[in-house]
Amino acid sequence: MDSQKKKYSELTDCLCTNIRKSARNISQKYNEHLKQSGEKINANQVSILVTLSQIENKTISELSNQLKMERTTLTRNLKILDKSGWIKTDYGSDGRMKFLKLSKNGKQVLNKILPHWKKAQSQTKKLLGEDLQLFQQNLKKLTL
Amino acid sequence: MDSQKKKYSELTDCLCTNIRKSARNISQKYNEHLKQSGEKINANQVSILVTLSQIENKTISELSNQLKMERTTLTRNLKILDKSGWIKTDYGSDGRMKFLKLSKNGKQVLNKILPHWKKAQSQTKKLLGEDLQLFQQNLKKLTL
DNA sequence: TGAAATTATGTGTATATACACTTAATATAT
DNA sequence: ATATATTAAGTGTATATACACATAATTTCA
Repeated sequence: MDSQKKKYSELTDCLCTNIRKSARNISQKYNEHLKQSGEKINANQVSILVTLSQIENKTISELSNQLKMERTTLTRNLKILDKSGWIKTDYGSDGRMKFLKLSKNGKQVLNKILPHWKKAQSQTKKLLGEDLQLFQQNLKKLTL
Repeated sequence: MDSQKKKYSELTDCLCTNIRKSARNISQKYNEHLKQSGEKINANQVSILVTLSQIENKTISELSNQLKMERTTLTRNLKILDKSGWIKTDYGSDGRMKFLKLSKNGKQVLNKILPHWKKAQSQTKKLLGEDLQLFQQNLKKLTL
């Protein structure tokens, strides 16, 4: 091994590199399954819709905290969901805030992709085997 | 719990969602550390340079396989690394192929960011504790 | 040898990501 | 009451991501 290679060998175990690599790979697999639904939707968009399905009338900032997604990133992602008619925006007394929820179409699209998502999920779970629960816990630790 | 919420509660354990969330969060942490180096470089760019430091004269397709990054994504990422002067491209007898390697500037920037990367890595390792090795193994399983 | 298949890479388009900065509304303090 | 601070959200710019399609070089095979 030459000195250059040795010098940076520690960086080949980079957690950031490895988690990004896995995220790319798993995202592609989920998207392939979602494509089978016939809906033009991807895994990231499903994540946002599912989060909205759990607690409605969230503000953008609240949703961004929950998703650990930069607020301005979320703003742009929401624009696309809105264009597709999957979310609805309401306004309250505080003129600065927007409250988000699933639209009827948003609920319908979640129903439609549900079986395809399940296939993707079970296929991915198989890769982890008995380590699944611990892996999920560790992922959670990395979001703090 | 209303039926809507219950219906999609299974999707809140989505591995794809969770791994993407962690990837966003960890990437931001690494980038904060890298910023301290004074170099305009991010974690993704470091990943590519490190991979090149390990085995030089890789083609784009080989590098894309190793990084589990779509080839056309890598092409665009490489363009930015080239603009920064961190990589060098050579050509062989087969006119279709390009061979990539670190430039002198690329090696210098890796040297400069190394201590900052180490801080980010050790901070992230702490979050995982004794689960580190198993977690890395599981990440690897998800890249197959 | 020359047409067809294969291989390596690039481009068009769309979405994802986030930092720096901006804007508008509300809250606070003097 | 009004100037200032804070809060919620949007915009400009740059990079990351990947699918569909295009291009150019090489290989294969009739």
